[in-house]
Amino acid sequence: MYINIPFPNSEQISLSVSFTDDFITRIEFIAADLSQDEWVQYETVDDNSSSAALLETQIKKQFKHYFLNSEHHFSLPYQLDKGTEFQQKVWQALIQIPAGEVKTYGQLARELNSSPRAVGNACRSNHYPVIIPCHRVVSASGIGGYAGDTLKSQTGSIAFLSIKHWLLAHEKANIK
DNA sequence: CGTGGAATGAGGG
DNA sequence: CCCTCATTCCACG
Repeated sequence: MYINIPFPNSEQISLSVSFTDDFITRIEFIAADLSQDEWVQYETVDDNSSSAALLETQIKKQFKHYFLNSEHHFSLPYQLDKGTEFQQKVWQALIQIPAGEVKTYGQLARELNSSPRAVGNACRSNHYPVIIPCHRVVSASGIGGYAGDTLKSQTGSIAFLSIKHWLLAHEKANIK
C-alpha cells in the first residue's frame, strides 16, 4: 500500500510512500494527481486498528513535522539491506549528516576511501529520499545532482533539482 | 579558463 | 568487455 503526501510549495509534486505492515519499502517523487484531495487524506486522524494503519499514521505525522520544522528527526522503519555493502555504507553516512549541513561527494569519498563518482552513484540508488537525506550531498562546485537529474540534464517532467534546492533551503543549509 | 584522462562501483547491452 | 553515471583532481595548452 502507499500514500501520497503533497510536497510543500508545489501543487505539481507528491511524495509517494510505499509500505507494508512493518516498514517503508520505497519513497519517490511523482507528479501530483490533482483529481483527488490529498490534503484531506494527509490530515486524517489516528487509526490504530491495524499495524499498517499505525505505520501510516506515523508516516503522515513525521512528514508533517519535518515540513513544519526541518529539525525533525525521522524515526521510521525501512529496509536497508537491499543494496551492496558499499551502498549501505554510503547510506549510513548520509543519515549522520544533520539538517542544515551538507557534505560534498568528495568529502564522503575520502571518509569511505572511495571516489566521488562512486559516492554519487550510491546516492542515486537511495530508495528513501528525504528520510535518508541524500539531498545533503552537494558537489564541490555547486548543488550536484538529484534523482538522476543534474544542472545539465533534466531526465523527466519533474524538476528534481528544484526539490533538492527546496529541501536545502528549508533546512537553511548554505549552498552556492 | 577548457579539455581529457584516471579513479570508483554498479548496472546494462 | 564497453559504456554510462547525482564527481573530482591534476596535467596540459
